[in-house]
Amino acid sequence: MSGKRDKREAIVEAMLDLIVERGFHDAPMSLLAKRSGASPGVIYHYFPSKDELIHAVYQHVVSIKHELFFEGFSEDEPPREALLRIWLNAYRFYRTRRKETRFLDQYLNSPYCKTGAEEEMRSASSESARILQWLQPKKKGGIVKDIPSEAIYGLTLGLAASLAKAPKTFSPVTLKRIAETVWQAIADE
Amino acid sequence: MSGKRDKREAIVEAMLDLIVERGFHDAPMSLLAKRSGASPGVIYHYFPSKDELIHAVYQHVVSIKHELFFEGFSEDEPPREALLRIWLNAYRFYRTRRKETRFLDQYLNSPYCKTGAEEEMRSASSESARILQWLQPKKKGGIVKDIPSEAIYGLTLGLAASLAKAPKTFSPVTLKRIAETVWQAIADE
DNA sequence: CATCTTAGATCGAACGTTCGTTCTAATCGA
DNA sequence: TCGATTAGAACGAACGTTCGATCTAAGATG
Repeated sequence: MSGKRDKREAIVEAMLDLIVERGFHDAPMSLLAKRSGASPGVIYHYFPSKDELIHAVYQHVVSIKHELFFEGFSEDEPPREALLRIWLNAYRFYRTRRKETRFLDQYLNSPYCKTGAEEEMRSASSESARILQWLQPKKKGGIVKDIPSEAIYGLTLGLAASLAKAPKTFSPVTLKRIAETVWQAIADE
Repeated sequence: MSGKRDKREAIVEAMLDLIVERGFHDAPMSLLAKRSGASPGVIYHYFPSKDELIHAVYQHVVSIKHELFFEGFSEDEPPREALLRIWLNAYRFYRTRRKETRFLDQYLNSPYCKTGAEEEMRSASSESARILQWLQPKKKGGIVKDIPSEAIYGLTLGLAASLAKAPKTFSPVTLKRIAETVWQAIADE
């Protein structure tokens, strides 16, 4: 019976579209009302303010990202295979979920995520934190090079992001080759 | 004495600050007038609209970036040294020019740079284009691995960017080590 | 040298519009 | 019928922009 959750989600989804299309500076509530099919009154029934709504959009996007990144992941997979899996998952996310990627790029670099962001930051970093936490013991164990965690992140997921933004589509073979180059770059011999 | 150019530049500089501090959605012309010491009228004397002003801020930032990236660069330096130099330059830019970096992150991911962007796009890509063009013959020559240009960009400058964003400061020794790891990752053995 | 001319720079009040948000009256489900 | 839900008109504030007046300084004219 198309309950209220649906309407809430429709609002979040419409706001996501709006921001991606027109940016934070040009995403008025009036247009959101039109696009989402919910009147201004209803929007303010679900969200106390525009800012809170935008934070909600962020939470929504982050949960999708987290889910897709760790699809099929298991703690006891060999390090190499686990990393290759996450890397390919990340590439797939950045490539297929363009709207979500674009929103994240805008949001994370805007002052929006600095204000009232505490709850968020925990979930924001949760997915990279989870990866890094998993990598930590591998460093001590000499499986992964002892370079800063940020470098590892940049070499792996950062690369996936910048590849996914390229106009070209890469064949599975090419991707596999790149993923292996990535592993070589961070693995300790 | 303190001619007109200064005022124009003061406006651009103040807008840069404003956007970095408060985002595109919360950088009103009224506040810009107060901060820059120029009245609304004068701002519109120098720039036809807010959008054009923002584009001007972008041009300003890009020219700084380009200059710093290629500081000390020479075409006939050996590939390895040239890449290390640019890599360290890039890291230094991202690390010390935080305002400019933050602005670029916001601007490039916003719809601002999609509208009326043609003139811009030429200079936007000019600095990465220059690097890639320089790398191209090295690939054919077997000096650099035959992987997509985007991958090379991600592995080098993308990494520099994500490292520079980390809270930590890295020692020159660490940086040198990372730069060499970068070279290993893209060099063909 | 004193005065006139003129084009650009500067100001800040004011404009019409649009924003985020609220309120009221109608509607719905029980 | 009664409380919850809704649509959309309405609100004050704030927005980007305009405008006519004023200022400044560098020739031009005599």
